[in-house]
Amino acid sequence: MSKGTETRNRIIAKAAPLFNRKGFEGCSMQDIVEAAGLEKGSLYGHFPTKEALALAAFEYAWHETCAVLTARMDTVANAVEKLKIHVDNAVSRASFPGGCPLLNTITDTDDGHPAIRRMARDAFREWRSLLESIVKEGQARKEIRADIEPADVVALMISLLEGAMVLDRLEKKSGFREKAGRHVMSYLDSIALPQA
Amino acid sequence: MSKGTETRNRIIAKAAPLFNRKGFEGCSMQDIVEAAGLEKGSLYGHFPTKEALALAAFEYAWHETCAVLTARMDTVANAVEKLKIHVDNAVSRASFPGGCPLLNTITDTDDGHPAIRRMARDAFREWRSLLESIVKEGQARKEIRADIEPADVVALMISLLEGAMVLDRLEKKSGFREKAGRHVMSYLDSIALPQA
Amino acid sequence: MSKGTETRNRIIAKAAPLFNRKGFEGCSMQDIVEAAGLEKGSLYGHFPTKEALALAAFEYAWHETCAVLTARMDTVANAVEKLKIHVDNAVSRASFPGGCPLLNTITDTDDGHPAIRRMARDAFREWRSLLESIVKEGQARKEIRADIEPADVVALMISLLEGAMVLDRLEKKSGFREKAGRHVMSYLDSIALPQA
Amino acid sequence: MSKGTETRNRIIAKAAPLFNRKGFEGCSMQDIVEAAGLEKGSLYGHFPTKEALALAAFEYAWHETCAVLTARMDTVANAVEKLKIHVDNAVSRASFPGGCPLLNTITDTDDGHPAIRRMARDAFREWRSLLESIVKEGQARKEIRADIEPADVVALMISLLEGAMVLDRLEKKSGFREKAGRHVMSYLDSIALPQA
DNA sequence: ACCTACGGGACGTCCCGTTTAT
DNA sequence: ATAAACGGGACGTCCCGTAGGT
Repeated sequence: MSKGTETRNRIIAKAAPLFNRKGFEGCSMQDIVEAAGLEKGSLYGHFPTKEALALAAFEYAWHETCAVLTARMDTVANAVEKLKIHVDNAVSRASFPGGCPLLNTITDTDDGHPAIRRMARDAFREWRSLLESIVKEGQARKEIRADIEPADVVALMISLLEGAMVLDRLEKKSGFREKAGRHVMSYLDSIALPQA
Repeated sequence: MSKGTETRNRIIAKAAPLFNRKGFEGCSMQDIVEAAGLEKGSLYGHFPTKEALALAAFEYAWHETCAVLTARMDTVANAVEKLKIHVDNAVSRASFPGGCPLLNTITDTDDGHPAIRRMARDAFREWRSLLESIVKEGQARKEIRADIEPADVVALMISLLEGAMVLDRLEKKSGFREKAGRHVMSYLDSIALPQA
Repeated sequence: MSKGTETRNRIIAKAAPLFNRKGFEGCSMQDIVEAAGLEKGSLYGHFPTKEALALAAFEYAWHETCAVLTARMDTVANAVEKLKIHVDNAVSRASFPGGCPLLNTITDTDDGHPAIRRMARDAFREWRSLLESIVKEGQARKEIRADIEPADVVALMISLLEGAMVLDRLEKKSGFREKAGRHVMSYLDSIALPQA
Repeated sequence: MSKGTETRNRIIAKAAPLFNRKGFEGCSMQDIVEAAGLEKGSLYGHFPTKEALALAAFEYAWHETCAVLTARMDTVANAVEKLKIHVDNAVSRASFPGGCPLLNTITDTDDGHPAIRRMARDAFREWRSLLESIVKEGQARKEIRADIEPADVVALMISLLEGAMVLDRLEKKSGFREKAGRHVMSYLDSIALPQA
């Protein structure tokens, strides 16, 4: 890997948590160069603008988060089991500094920065598609009740998990994430079909 | 109401949506001055600092939101009915510009601005207390199953509704709020005791 | 005088020698704010751009220089005497830091900055007009030979004095200015008519 | 001539007019690179620093100018004739892009860049020496009046010509150079001794 | 009480001269 | 010999907050 790419990656890796914690406006280029250990002018060669850097940072943060969320899912075949692992990852393992990059980016770019917002929306759609396809596969394989609307399952999972993750940051010991996890787990049980 | 108080209220009413939409850093005093139709100097006659204004703005925004959320709840006696009205308010009526002030403030002040954060946390606690006391009353009056942990009910309601409200802003037609509402409603039915 | 005007004047007075010495490109806004004892942002209210400041600075520098060049000229009536005082001022008294602002500005803005260049050209024309009118008055009053072309007198005076002033900066002891002064003096004598 | 030397010469030939027109600070390495048709890295293979390039550029520009100024001077033997040819060259033939490199460099390096300034001063001294030796030879050969101070003749010539050249750039049609030339010519006549 | 004007400071973008890798 | 990378700094702009002025 070339030196420039290395530096670029370092910048992104250092910038992503900052953007995620402080938001686009709340995070200055100065903060980033200090975190990355280089000087202001050096950024220009790698990212022409702050928005370009924020885009790359979100991409990185979401990629990292997705890796955690989807980990170990392919170790099981059953759709419900897959989803449970996903939930467990979200509840117990996901911990990008500053909270869920997707949710943070949505609230941060509510006004302005359409390019970043678009990227967040795409990430969101991918996430939904992934879960939906698992649900559908499960239905095809008689693991999940056929009368269930896949979109409803996905909506519950994502909404509840995201909401709990945000609120958990306000009160560290409230245990919202665990509660959300338990609720989803029992919901998944309620839509599962008994396997032979 | 004196002229000064009137002006002060106008400032707050104009500032609150701005702060809610753009965040603390993303919203300049200039923006507020323009929205409120006065000049910079006057603003500082009413609020000594930007943070003081943001505090008042959040207080206002949350007060407005609470009014919507709790509307019509005292028209019924049954606890489950009360909660259902609450959910319906959240799903169909709550619409402060920029989304839920509580969630926005949490994510916005994740880093820095502890005073605002504290106020958000207090608001959050009040909300939880309100709902918890309704659940407990319901249990006392045999309207809700006694084996249910009140905190779990509240956690589900708030987490799911907040999560859905955020995601709804990304995809206008996804209907996350409605889905979340339906889920909570059926959950409430599942914990309700049949009434004589 | 208002506080703002005072500050503005201080900025100009400090900026003019810097621009004159280091040229437009060689002089940074940072240099100026340091010299003027204020901060970067404060300049914005007084001068929207570096060029605007440079314009004001040249105007000031040239005004100061003109005051020196024309001093004591009205103490005598005879045109030749007037011109001799002018030459003496240029040789012995003119000393704006960095040399003649007119010549410096001409060479500095040879490429680009047409607004500044225009101002320099106007200053130059005024200077020529002043001297020409003195020569013409002298001819009208029979103090200067009628066969002399006024423009030639002015051209000699200005060219020689400016040239000498530049070269004097290279070699401090070369005495170019004094030599130039002596030459012009004797030339003026040669075109003077004997007075009754 | 080797390929490297050829490139080096091309760089100098392209850089010299740029430096002369825009000054040291006003002229970027990027400008030079573009004019010379090569890449930035290559430039630094030939010149270790911008100042080194500027030195070479001045040397070139002055060499070119001197060649024009001294042209045809050896076609006559008489000192006054020699000087007149010199003046004619300065008035009618000298035209390095951006004006006289000597004067431009003096004003440009008034503050900073002592190495370049030293080179300009040396060039200036050479010029003076050349003219002074011609005057002295003329006096030795009874072509020029013995009571004339050679330094005075040189000072007049150089000061007047340089001054006129600068001012000519402000007003193209003012004809300062021609006027200066005529004045010097008649001055030279006035110090010439009649030849047998 | 309102508002213009000023203060200090930071920020984003961009460019520059130079060096290091290739 | 090319090109990317780097440190540094410049310019212009905005911002928050304070005074002076009406």
